[in-house]
Amino acid sequence: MLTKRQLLILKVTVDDYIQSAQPVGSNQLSKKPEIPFSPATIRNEMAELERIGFLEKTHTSSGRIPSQKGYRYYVDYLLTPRPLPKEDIVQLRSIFEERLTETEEVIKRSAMMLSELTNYTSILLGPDVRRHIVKKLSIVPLTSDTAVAIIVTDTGHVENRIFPIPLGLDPSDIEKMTNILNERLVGVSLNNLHLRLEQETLTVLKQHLERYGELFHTFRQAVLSPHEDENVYYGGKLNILKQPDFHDLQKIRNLMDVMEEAKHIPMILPVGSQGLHIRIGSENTLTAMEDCSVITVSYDAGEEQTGSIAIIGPKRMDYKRIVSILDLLSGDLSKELNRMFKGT
Amino acid sequence: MLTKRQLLILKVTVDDYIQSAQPVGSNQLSKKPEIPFSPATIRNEMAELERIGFLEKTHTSSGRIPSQKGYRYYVDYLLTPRPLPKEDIVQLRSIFEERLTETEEVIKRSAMMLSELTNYTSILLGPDVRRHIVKKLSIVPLTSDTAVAIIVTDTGHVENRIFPIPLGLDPSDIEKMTNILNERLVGVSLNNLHLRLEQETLTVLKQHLERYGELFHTFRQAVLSPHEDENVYYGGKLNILKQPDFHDLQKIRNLMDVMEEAKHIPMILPVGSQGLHIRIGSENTLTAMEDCSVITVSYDAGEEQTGSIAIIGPKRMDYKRIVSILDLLSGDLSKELNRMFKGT
DNA sequence: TATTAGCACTCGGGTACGTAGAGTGCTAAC
DNA sequence: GTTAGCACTCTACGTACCCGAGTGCTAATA
Repeated sequence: MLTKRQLLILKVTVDDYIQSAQPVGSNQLSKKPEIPFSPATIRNEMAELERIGFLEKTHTSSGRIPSQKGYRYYVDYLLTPRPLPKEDIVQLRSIFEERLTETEEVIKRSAMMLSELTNYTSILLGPDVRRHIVKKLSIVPLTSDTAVAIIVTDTGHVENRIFPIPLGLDPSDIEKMTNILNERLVGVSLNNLHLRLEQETLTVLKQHLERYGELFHTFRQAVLSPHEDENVYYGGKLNILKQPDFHDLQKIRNLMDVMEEAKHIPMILPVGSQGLHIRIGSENTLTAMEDCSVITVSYDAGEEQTGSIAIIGPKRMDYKRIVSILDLLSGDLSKELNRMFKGT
Repeated sequence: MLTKRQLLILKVTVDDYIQSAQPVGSNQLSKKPEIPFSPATIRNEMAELERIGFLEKTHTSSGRIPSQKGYRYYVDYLLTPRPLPKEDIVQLRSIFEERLTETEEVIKRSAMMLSELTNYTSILLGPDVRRHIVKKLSIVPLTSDTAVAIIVTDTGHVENRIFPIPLGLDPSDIEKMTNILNERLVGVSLNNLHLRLEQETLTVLKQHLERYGELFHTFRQAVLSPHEDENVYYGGKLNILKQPDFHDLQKIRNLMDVMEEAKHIPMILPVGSQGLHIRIGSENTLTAMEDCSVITVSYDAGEEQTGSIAIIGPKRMDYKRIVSILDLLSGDLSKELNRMFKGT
């Protein structure tokens, strides 16, 4: 479809615009060593590229900027993933040199490192807690009428919730209940906890505990209400403010709002999908993000769990670099997390 | 020092500027019903107030705005705390109607409510975790070489940390250690934990456990490294963007940066001090906040613990309203938290 | 004597205008 | 097929101008 020359001009135009944030003119382009054509030729080709819909003008006599379609073509066909500079690799891998013991810590550090390395905003989603498996349950009485329920999972994740207990309850009852719960629920995933709780566990409890009713009810409620957004980690939330593309305060507000709001996270980070994805401008579902591009990638968090990473930047994002960084990190992160769970 | 008329003019000028964000002129003021003087008189008085240093001009022929000193005087002597509108009180108190079981939840909700009610940014600091008292300790082995240490405090707060354990350790040793730790450390505040750990507890462990060394060492390290900023809660981080006073993106960046950075929190929220404090402009220690005012107040979180609340807004902040809101909330919050711990 | 009306002056913000520079499209020459 | 040349367009920027809201000062007034 496109001639070789058109491809070259498109590529160089996008590259230049990504780098400079200024509309690209024919004269400017003709001065580049990789472009051996005269400005006039370039103008002709640019006019054609505009007709096809890959380039746009900001006004009648301005240089060209890539259109959304242009970015899409660039990303799909013209992206030559240049290897990362060594110092970036070293810096990125420094995350794993601290030998952190907790998954959360590693993911948190990764989020920070990503934002630092890219100057964009990063969002990391940890592996789904609900698929973790119960390792131990305990109930610790706090006052005469409250206790805290603690669930430890196989990954070392600890969930805890305070719940009310009936007044005048015998401490031995709590112990009894704890024992029964442990017998019945260890090995069950958090996901299946409520099912199990209501089925067999309940009947067993009935047999052994007189006043199981109230205690069980409140315990169940406490354990099942999830703490949301617990495993979403951000890096460089303020990096948007660095981008010259964003100057409209209202838009910045909307964007930051959307990013922090937990309920929008699934729209930004498609939980199920594997591999690397790039969404450009209005390809994003959220209108607040129509001026952004989002690159997402999944990683393997051990135990058949996956997490995901998103980098959010302007459409004029350094795709080449970000893709390289995400490729590297997703691989390294998978390796590290698997190493951490190796002993399970 | 100041005549009655000067006081009136100063007060009305500040009030008007707080409300309109526009420099206040003599004509404008003379139209207000509470001001029975001619513009010329007002001009004379304003000139005097400027000479004293309470008012400023933005340029030679502009209206006046309050100087830092002017705000200070206003806050110290002219603030007539108008009672809050009923609907605000109702809204504020709705926090406590949900009967939340956890301190953290209540504080988190308060932060959100504050930002909503004030349109400024709120920061709430929970009571100092390190003064909580150990209620129970447990160690749950995860893999052959890692375990998770869990500390439950009297407030129902749960601290947990993963730490490596020596390979080939007997499970009974862990149990033994857990028992000893519980015997020796329950009732000790987190603050004093490291002291106790190193003194008597260590000697007891030595007696009962053969390979106590490695296990104890890593456990100690894990338990003592604090998870920072764990009890800082924000509300309305983005509200700064709503303020017409902030338009310089660079300043906004600096400000947001400073607010999020954990290490600056002590500078914003003076941890020790009691009661309500107002810091205006450069009275703040952080230069990034020289265009802000911060109102802080402490609250009583039960068990002789205190937390603090800060509202961060422009110098042109609605002091009257914020002071009323903080007064009310700090009282209510204290009551609620004390109620929650009543049974201890 | 304290207050006020009147007046000349100042400054920011908006609009109009002119110019320089970078860019375009088109045509004709190479 | 490519390019030089040219007329045209639009932005950015600087200057000029005016309007309105404000000030300070002086002189008149209650």
